[in-house]
Amino acid sequence: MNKTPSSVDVAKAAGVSQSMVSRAFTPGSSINPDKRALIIAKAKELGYRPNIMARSMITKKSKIIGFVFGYLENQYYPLALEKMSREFQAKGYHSLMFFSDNQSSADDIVQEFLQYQIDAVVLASVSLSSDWIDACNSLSVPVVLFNRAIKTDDVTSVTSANYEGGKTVARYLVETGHKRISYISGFVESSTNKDRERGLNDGLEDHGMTLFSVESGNYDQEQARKATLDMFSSDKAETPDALFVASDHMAFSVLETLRYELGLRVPEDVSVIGYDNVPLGAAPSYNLTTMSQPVDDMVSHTVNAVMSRIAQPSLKPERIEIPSHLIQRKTVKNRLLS
Amino acid sequence: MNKTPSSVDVAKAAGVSQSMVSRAFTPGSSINPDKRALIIAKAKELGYRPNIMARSMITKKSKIIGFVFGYLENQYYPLALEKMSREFQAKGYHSLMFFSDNQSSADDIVQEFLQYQIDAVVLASVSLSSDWIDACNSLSVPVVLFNRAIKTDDVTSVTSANYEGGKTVARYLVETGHKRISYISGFVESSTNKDRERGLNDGLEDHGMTLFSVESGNYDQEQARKATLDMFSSDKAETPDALFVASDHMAFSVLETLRYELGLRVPEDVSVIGYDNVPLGAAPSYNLTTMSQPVDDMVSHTVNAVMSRIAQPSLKPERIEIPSHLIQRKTVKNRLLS
DNA sequence: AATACGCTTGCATACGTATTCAAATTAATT
DNA sequence: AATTAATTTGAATACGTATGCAAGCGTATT
Repeated sequence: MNKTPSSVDVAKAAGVSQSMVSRAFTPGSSINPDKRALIIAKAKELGYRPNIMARSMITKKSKIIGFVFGYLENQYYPLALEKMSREFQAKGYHSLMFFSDNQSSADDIVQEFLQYQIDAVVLASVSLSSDWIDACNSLSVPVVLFNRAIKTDDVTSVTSANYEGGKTVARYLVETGHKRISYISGFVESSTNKDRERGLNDGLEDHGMTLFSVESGNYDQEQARKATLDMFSSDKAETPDALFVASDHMAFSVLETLRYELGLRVPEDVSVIGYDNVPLGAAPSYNLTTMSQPVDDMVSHTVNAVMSRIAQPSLKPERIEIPSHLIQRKTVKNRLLS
Repeated sequence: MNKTPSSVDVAKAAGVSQSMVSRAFTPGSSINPDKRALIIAKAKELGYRPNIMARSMITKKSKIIGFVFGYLENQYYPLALEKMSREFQAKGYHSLMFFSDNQSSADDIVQEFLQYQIDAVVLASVSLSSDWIDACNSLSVPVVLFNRAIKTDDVTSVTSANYEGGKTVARYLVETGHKRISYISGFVESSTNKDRERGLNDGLEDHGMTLFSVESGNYDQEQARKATLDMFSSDKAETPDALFVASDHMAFSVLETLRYELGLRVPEDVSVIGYDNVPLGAAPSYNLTTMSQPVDDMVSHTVNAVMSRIAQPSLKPERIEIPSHLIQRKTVKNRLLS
């Protein structure tokens, strides 16, 4: 019989008590180094690894991080997921996936977490209502928002400096001589979107300008296409000379629509600027000017935040903002020259 | 005190034994329907959900599926991941992520699985050696290969009909008058790649032709770029008039390289055909002709395969092949016309 | 009416580990 | 050498659930 060995089997083989085996695998516990080595050796020989399930019953720690995503379409998210998972994996944690849909409530998903004794939750591409925060706070589990934030100060979040990002875009577009600047928004309720839009508006105001028009793309390519078509429909007397699109993902769709459906040239007829700096934006076919949201920084800060509040749950929530900067490529034209 | 309630608490509240509570949550167990309803009601009232960890100690089932990925860069994989996870989620299972790297061996990762009492393993974008199969077979855990296969018949795999796909490509390119057909391969060791290449070769042979040249892109965009540059380097007397690229992901890079680095027109100067039919291929900027690998079919067959061998572990492994078909878009030119 | 049977229920136990507490050993101090 | 302090060790218990077993009860069968 080839049953998976337990700590009792190892104990028997090493001639010690089960307690010793447990201690051998618990860093920093009181045990003779020689014995520990012996036990580890015997364990390896038998192919023993501590059973996380049994362990979690005692410690109430599962070494599992719950990830909630709404979608993985926008390349930014799978890349972030991979990086985060790898970092957690290196620390002995693993990621359990939860995908949200419009059927099941936040509460339902949070209930599912409970069953798995998740050590922490990372909320990523989910359109979160206050339900989420309530549900998570009622849990005693640390929650970190990735690329999302909420007005109230009672949960930790990691975002880029979206407000400043919006302002940067405004200044850049104004300084390159654009007069009719429009915004294709993300999910209107999301903090990320709101902050970018507010930054854009404030930035324009600084230069005595105002937004030409806004439409929602809802972080979706098809809706972004519709928004674009609408902004340039034939019944419009004037059309934008610059489009700020709330994500690269939508910006690609906008570019395609402008070029191949509306027959407009980018950047000659319209400038386009995105947000995220996804790898695809660097492809010559797009060459998208955009605001970077450094994935590596975002991820490492998220991981740190999670780890530190697993270690110390009473830590007060903080709002972490990663600086965002302009990536100049070829979809914005300086209209002051020539 | 707001401790999470246990079955004992619910039992107390409902005036029954803990066993009854357990049975109330165990479908098909012997219990009076009225009592069950009462218990469920009380449980809901207290906010009780069975603790999966404790349950798995008895049942040896964790309701967790282990996913192994090597990368998520190729959009095909995050999309497949999302769909699979959602389907498993609907069945009460959840996905635990494992990312492979070149440091840690297959054995190490398999050992990590063991700790979590995973119910099944899905291997996806991992470049698998026979180590993997050995390691997994030594486990008593069902393994299903997604978009991968191995020569030996001792593990279940779900792939598209790669061999026929390769043949279809050959026939199509020949029938559209191409004379110098080259192949930019994926990871040369992978079954997927081998089958496509073999199909391509056999298909060409059927028409009395032979492959013009081959280079490895290793499923990586940068290596695909290098391969392309090499195939069209100035010291070549003749260059290909058609390129079959083993994945859309690489094909995008190949298109960019041909157009913007080599100044060639696609499809006028060179035809390009990919594999996967990733959403991005439909974007007008690429309009990539490709072989579809229907994600939905692949995913649902994978999920079914997993579920059926969780239910019946003795089931003999099977090799599932999903038909693949040609998606004609704009990167292949019929050279017999005009 | 008496036996058999099927359906419900509670008791007790097992799963594999961490941890408290006291016992036992070793090292340090006088 | 004797006492104290420090370090190791093992026995026992708890975590939250599922399940085999026997007991209870009501209904159907003869």
